[in-house]
Amino acid sequence: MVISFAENKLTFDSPVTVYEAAQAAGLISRDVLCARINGEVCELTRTLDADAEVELLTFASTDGKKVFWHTSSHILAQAVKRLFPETKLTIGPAVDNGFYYDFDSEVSFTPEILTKIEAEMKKIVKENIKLERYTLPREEAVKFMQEKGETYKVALIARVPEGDDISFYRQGEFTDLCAGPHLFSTAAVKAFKLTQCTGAYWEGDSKNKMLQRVYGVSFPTKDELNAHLTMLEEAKKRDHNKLGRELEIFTTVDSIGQGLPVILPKGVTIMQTLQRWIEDEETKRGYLRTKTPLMAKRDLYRISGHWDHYLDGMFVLGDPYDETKECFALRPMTCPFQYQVYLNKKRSYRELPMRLGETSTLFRNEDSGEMHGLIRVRQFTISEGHLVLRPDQLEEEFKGCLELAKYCLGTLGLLEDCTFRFSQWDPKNTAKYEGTPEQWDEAQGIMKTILDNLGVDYEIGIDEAAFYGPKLDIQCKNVYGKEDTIVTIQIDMLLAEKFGMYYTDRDNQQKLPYIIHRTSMGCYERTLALLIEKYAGAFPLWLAPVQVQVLPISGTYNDYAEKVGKALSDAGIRVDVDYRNEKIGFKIREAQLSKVPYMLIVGEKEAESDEVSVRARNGSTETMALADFVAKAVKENAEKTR
RNA sequence: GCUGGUGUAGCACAGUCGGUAGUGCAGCUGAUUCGUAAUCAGCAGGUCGUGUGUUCAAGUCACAUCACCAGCUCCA
Repeated sequence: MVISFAENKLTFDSPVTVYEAAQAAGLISRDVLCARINGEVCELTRTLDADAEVELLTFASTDGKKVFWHTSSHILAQAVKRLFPETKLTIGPAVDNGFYYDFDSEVSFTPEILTKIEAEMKKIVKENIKLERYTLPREEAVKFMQEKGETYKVALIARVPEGDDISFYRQGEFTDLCAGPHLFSTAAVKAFKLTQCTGAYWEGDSKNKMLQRVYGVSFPTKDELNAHLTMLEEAKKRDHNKLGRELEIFTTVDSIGQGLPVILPKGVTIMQTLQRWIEDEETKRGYLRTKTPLMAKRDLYRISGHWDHYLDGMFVLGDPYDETKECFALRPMTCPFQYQVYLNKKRSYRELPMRLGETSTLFRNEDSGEMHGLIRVRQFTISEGHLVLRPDQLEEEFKGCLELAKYCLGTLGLLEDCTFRFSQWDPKNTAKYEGTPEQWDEAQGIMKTILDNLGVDYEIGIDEAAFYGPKLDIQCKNVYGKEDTIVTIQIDMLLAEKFGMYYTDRDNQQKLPYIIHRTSMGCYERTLALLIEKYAGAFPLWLAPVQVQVLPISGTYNDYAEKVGKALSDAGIRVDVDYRNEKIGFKIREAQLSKVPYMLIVGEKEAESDEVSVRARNGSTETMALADFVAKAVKENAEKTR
């Protein structure tokens, strides 16, 4: 048989392990963790008995990292079992930035206990324990885990499909049910840290018991671990929840309540800039603007279905269960309000597509643990829109929505951090969804065709759809790597019928339109949060709350500074003049910390020659004529330069 | 909502074995009028998240509660 390591091909007469083959090829080094054989990732101890394409994987590869972290999670579990034998094991996978293991234990894993677990893990690494894979027939596997009292593992075995191997990994006295693959030995995990212990529900279901999830991260070397931990510290500095407060963009007040941030003047400047820009852009693209009430009687939400699906999440004014009295609720979405604009009169096919846009404030009574800075709040404002369409217009209009969203996120600089998710229904979750399987197949089929035609690179999210239809969600990662939806485009095949939104077609028949629900730049609060993190508060000029700060060297030059300020503000630039009687170094320091894009230092020289000394955020300086700087700032502002 | 952690001045933090609260920055007042990241001096600011308990005595110990943070669950 022939074993190929890229162009390096070796012939063997009898079966060999990957390790032996690689060694024969002179490719084994300390860095090699596992291998990909004909596309499948597996351990170095795997025996090869036929021709194979082999790629050796190191920590540099994603799959190599996953294997490394997966074995790290087994080391964690082994340490926990040594220290707390009563603990029951559940699952312990590798994730994007490390690994975790979920335990069911009476002992609460406090930070002190995590330190003890780390010490035990260190021992296990030192012991250089080999990992051995073996399989058992189903009955024996169940019996084995039952005898160990690992009830969760017994449940997991039941989930392995018939015909698949039920594999185990043994490392010393510790054995875990696991599909693998794994490292050759525990010795490779030289540097690791248990980062936190939190709760997590068994099977991810909040009705189930809450387990203890220990998170960790590990690396082949101490230096890499330290670099990673430093990187996390740096990320913390960009956290919008901290930076946004320091930069006076927003604040929160206990007596106002959770999830109700107060947006400070600098934050409002940014939001207003975003809003004016996107409203104008939508108008250019044929949107009609609407303004609809912030609340409605429960009757409206009953028609749409939101009353049944989301009553708990609504702020209700009055007793929702008293049918003898009027009952209102603050709006959690815009759809049924904006539909009334369409329903205002009888519509012809000629009027479609009708594109409606609204800067819409919504209210959702999120559970107390859900709020986070500006990312998840109870009152927020969204660049909302609904398009009412004939079936033949669906693809073109969907494309238009996607183009607008991409233009918007691209201009903001966020698109490069975004991924696309095609959010589909889960036919098993009947409580959540309305409509027939046929309707869902149709809507999802259409959406798939559109996305494929547009060449959108998407992941599929099962059970992520809205109750009325599938969505394309544009997901953006925050500074900690946690993902949130920033923009959504949804195809709705149900609500038009509920609201009786017909149009008269060319053939004089009353027909139901499709509706697209969409945002262009999402929710202003969330987008602002992501912008703060993206730019670490150093916003592009067009978004900066203060675009130019004028710093007179001393009070003697305040008059000239005022003239400079007026020239800029007349040109539409947001400018602030620092008239305080402070040393210039102090003023520069403060301006620098506020991350203003440009400082203009003006003193005797500049006043005499009508010039400004321009200090950019990066510290570079340049003297130029005042008029030239005004032109430069105006240009940069208009072009939304990043 | 669940699990864990954290709450001391506007912000960042110190406060030992339980003995009635401190530093820096910010703020205010005065002096300084200055050339590219911090001028000097003085003043003021706190029911130590809140409540109950233990104690001669609680920022410190116990219990409860609230808020914040992380994760889970949820997100029309």
